[in-house]
Amino acid sequence: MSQQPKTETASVTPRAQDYPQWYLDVIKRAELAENSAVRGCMVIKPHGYAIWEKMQRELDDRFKATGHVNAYFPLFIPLSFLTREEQHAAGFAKECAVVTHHRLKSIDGKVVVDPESKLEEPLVIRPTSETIIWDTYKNWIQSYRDLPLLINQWCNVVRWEMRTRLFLRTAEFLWQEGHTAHATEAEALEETYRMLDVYADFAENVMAVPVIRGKKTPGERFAGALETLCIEGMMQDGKALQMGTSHYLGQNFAKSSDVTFLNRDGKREYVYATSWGVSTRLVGALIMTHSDDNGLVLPPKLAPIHVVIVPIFKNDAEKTKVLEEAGKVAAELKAQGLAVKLDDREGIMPGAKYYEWEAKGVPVRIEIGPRDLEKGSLCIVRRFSLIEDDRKARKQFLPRTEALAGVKPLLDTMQRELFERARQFRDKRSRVINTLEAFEAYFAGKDAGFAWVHWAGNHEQEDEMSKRFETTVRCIPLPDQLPADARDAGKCILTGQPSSQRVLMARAY
RNA sequence: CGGGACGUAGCGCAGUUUGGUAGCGCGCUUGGUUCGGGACCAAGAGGUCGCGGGUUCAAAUCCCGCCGUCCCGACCA
Repeated sequence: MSQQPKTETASVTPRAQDYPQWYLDVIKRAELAENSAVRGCMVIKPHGYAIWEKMQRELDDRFKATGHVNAYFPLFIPLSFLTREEQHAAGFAKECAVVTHHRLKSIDGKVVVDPESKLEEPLVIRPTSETIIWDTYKNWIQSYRDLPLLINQWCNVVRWEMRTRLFLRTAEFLWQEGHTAHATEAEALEETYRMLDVYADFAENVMAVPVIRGKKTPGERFAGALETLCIEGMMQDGKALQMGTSHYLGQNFAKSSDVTFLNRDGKREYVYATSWGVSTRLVGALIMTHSDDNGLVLPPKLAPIHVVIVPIFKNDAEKTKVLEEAGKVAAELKAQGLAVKLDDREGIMPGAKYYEWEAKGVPVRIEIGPRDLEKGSLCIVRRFSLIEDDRKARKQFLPRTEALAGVKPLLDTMQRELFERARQFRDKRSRVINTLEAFEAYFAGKDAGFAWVHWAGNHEQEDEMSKRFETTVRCIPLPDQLPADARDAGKCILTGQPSSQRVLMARAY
């Protein structure tokens, strides 16, 4: 293990300028992931992967509940498949890893790619699977009775990014991608919105990250989509992070892969498509939304370990008694369905264990020592409190029975408070803005965040805003997502043209 | 691919200006004392100084070439 940086008191909000380094420190200290020997790729360590597994389970349950099933499609996409849909191919062209040979050869003791083994057609490592999946669906769909087709796949994809950052942007990442086929446009649109709601529900109720649901502007749409819906969260430096997307693809992919069906009237029609996905980027969102200077903070619903027990003793006699009690407490909590870790490692100071488990984000710690045995009490310490920097406020000694019965309610409370804290932070860092001057001043300041502005600009004008202020239109929010004071009509902040609804502008990851 | 920095023990670094026995902190091993918020003492193990060539009695250090990593730009879940 590497050197542990010694931090003083915890501050809930790290300073924005320290943000990249702070983010990497949290990941390192929590042992979530590290850069690999392969350029741009990430090694997800056991603790980081455990969090991803919990995310997968929660998401998968929701996919199943909405009628979807899982399947698996190939990693390799023939180049000709990828280029069938023109916009799609253009959108991903600059970041494709391509397999061109299938054999190595030893020449003069050196192993090299065998030039004789060139593939007839290059294979692209999937940056996303629309094209290979729609080529497959062609054979699966004949009649309206085959629809809707509701399939999800869990897999890895590769996008050859120039600059990468752990979890947020890596050359290879893990994700799920849903690909559905429908008989009508209305049904496909309904699916697109339904899955956006699934993502929003997951983000808010499991990750405890409040999100804005909205549509992307045409320039920010997924390559090949008619409409891209997204959820946007705010990180602790005020920047926006796109946390999930749901696309309405119309008949674009059905046409390019020739997927048709006979409707009830016996007429041949192209099917209507959707696709939607979230990735390991969500782990990055989790880190950047909740963590503090002591390390990772996890919402209880995603914590691989709910409770860590740290026994405290001075001699063998105390050790025996304390460990016996610790074992009992662990067993009783496990019987409640909680994930419990008894940290009985020897030769490590209890304080060192506290820091280690806090860095890893374990929500609740129970300390058991001789004094607790005497008094029949337990020392319960929560990972965070809404009272900032107050270590005492996080810690309480409770009678044993009361303490054990209180852990689950405490976890529920923490889950709720974590969401509430994030929501209040976001709202505090959001502002309704009406003039370009006010906009400029807001984003020149240290408390910049979300700006609710009227916008009627085109693609070029969006670029202009991006160049001048580093801001982009994150989304055109769904009407019910607008704050109460942002529901007016007005004039575009740049062009002065009339606008019926405000959009969300911010700097973004 | 353009601009900048850096490659020395598992991790973080000093040493390079001015060439002369390979160093420090953390971590690791062993023994002892400790243990309610990051312990201390003692003894140890661990190196092709990124790679290749050159200069020199002598190169981590100077020169040439290559490779790699990180940061800043264009791309992006």
